[in-house]
Amino acid sequence: MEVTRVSNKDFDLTHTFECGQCFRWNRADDGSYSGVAGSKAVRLRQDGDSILIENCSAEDFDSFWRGYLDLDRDYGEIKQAVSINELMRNAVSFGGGIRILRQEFFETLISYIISQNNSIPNIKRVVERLCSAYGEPVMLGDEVRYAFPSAQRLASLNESDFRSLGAGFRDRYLAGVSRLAAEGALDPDRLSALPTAEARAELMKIKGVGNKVCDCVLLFALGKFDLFPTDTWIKKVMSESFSTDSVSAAKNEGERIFGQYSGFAQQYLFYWRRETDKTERSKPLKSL
DNA sequence: TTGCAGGGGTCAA
DNA sequence: TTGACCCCTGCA
Repeated sequence: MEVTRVSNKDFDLTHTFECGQCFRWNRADDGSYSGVAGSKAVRLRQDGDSILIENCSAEDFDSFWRGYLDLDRDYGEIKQAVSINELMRNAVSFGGGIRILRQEFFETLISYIISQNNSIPNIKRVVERLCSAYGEPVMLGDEVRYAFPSAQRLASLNESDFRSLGAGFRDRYLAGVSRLAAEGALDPDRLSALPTAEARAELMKIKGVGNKVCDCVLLFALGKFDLFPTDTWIKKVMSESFSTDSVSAAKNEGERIFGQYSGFAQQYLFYWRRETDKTERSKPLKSL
């Protein structure tokens, strides 16, 4: 199996894959992560400041993984720019190896529609079922994995097909958006070239796409880094530290403060707040 | 074992 | 602005 090595001090597999941006990367017992992106399956291993990419030729790396892993961006500069106070310095120091993956548009749209009012393990389960039922097989060594299905393939399904995968009430949204994408009504290149506000207005017209899902798709698939997707965790951290009192106030304040770096700041904050909350909860209760 | 609340939201009233 | 929503999980 071909292996490519990447050296980058601002890249940590755990930070990048556990910060909540993606749903198709899974950690193995040895700490490596495997997953499928585009039509390729790889396994990644951390080796100090290097990452080993297994099942990846030099050509695959240059044509795909370099872009997917956002390796041409200087995260040192970003981290410095968002470290505006004590809180942000903590968040950046906690998740300093996060990179925002450049994910495929249709996959991101479908995945985030599934994510609404849902938990991460369940989202991953439904997405995985969708891929193994309708995606093309991709080999990772001798293991079979499945690529994310095309819009054309998913457009041929009806609502009950989505429901039987566990998508629940999101079934009609998924069927609708698959048809729109298959008809070519959602061209990622065109949307990506639009100013953020215009691209946002277009995506918001889709049934099943509200503020949060829309911002995540624009950030994670179309590189609109000036957005600050605001969910319950971000609302919490913003109200604790920036005294905002609503989801919309948190989003506006985040975008005002962080500007072109809003999306990065959001990821550092989200990962830091969520992981520290987990740690708090797992602490044994003090006996009285 | 059973019941209930709530989860990285969105829609419709 | 508020409640319902499919499914799964954690907890009492």
